[in-house]
Amino acid sequence: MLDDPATSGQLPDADPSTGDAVTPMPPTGSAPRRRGRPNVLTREQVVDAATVVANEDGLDRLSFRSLGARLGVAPMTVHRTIGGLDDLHAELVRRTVDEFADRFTWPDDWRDVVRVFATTFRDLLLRHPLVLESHSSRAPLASTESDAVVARVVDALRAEGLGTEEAMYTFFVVYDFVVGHTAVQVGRGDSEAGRPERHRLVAEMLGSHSYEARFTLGLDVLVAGIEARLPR
Amino acid sequence: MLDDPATSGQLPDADPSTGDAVTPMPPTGSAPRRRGRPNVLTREQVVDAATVVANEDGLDRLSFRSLGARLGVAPMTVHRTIGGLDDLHAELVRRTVDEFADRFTWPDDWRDVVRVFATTFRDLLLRHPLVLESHSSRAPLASTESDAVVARVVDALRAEGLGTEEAMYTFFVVYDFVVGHTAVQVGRGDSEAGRPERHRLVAEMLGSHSYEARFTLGLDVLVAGIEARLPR
DNA sequence: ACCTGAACACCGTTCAAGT
DNA sequence: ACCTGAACACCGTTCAAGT
Repeated sequence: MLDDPATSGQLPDADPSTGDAVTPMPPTGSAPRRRGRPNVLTREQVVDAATVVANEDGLDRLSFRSLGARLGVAPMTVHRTIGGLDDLHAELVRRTVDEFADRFTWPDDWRDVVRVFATTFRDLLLRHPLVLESHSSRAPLASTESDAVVARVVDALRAEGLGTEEAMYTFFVVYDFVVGHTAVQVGRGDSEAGRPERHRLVAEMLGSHSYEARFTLGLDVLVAGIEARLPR
Repeated sequence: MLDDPATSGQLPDADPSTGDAVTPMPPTGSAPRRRGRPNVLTREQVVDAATVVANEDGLDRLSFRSLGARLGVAPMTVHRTIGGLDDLHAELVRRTVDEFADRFTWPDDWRDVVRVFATTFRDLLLRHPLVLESHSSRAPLASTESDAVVARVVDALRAEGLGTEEAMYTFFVVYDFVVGHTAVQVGRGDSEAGRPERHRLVAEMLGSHSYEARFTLGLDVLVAGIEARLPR
């Protein structure tokens, strides 16, 4: 992790791989635009650096100014390379989600498919706050890769006799539950901080409370509910 | 709405109600601290103004500088009165949640209790983005008032034979689902913006999609799941 | 005591220069 | 062409001065 290639940009005046584009190369028209000569920065380098900053210093230390410093380049160069803050976030999310989407081994039983999806998705959101924050502004998940995951769960439900539309909405119940559960857990804050006069029952609830148990029971309820609604 | 008393602070040099505290009134020791003489601002005035700004100009226009301008007072006076940004948000959330908590009429059947809670809670979160953002950092909901709402739902579940702990976790499934559902809906963004090559099935899903139907079916699944797990 | 101007340490983004 | 310094329009918060 520490010798990640992305950290090389940290060097004060490192010459960032001018290796592969030597000729000026006039635009060939239809081809994907070749970069010009003094192009010091690629999108990928930016996203690499952003990943490192986000992991090492936290998401709130991530800015064009900090990225510029780390990459040895003017902040505005980073800005122009990636397009803007939203694009940077989108790129970061896409990368993380793609890694997540590649990690599945699907079981046979549809109940296990639902459970594996929910559990893995939960891990993703707990580990990557930015994905949680962007859960939404990019549709179900975000990428072409993750679409396959969604499709796999929906297919498992259709195989049990649900119509496409009902299977899709059923998937979304699980999806929405996981998003909400992790959002609440991540932002837990001062649950028991000496707030005045909480209701007796609620105080008791907050006392004996485990997010693990909460998630597990939630999943049980969802699976039971889905099962109860399957045809026949 | 437009002649809300809180907007009076908008006047350039309005003398903000010096009406009720005339005598210097030395601190009586144990009593809640009486405000000194030149106290130009109360917490309530700040929260009033903040509510107006948030509703009229949007949450992102809400700042100590903008509040100061509206109240005809230095930004730092607002800051010192309320304590800090987190306190301002907490106060705003508490007020909104309390209003919400007062609006319930509870049906008899436990299924309807769950549905009424979920539907009303959803309305609250959709209408008040700040509550959605703070859903978490303040525990289940936030206030003494809202504790009664939580307790009412949990009690309805206990009346069906669930133990306290299971009833509480069951409540949280509904809670988490609503939080997630609204979070996704609010941040929907560019769902169908020409992203490249989405999976066929997912594209189809995004086409015919209604958050209303998604919520309704979600609730159906939850209620069915809870019912399936009731004793006997 | 209470209020507040100025300063500190940040943001994203625009735009007109520099090479 | 590509890169970038300076400026614009903002933030929350600290702190020492003003009354």
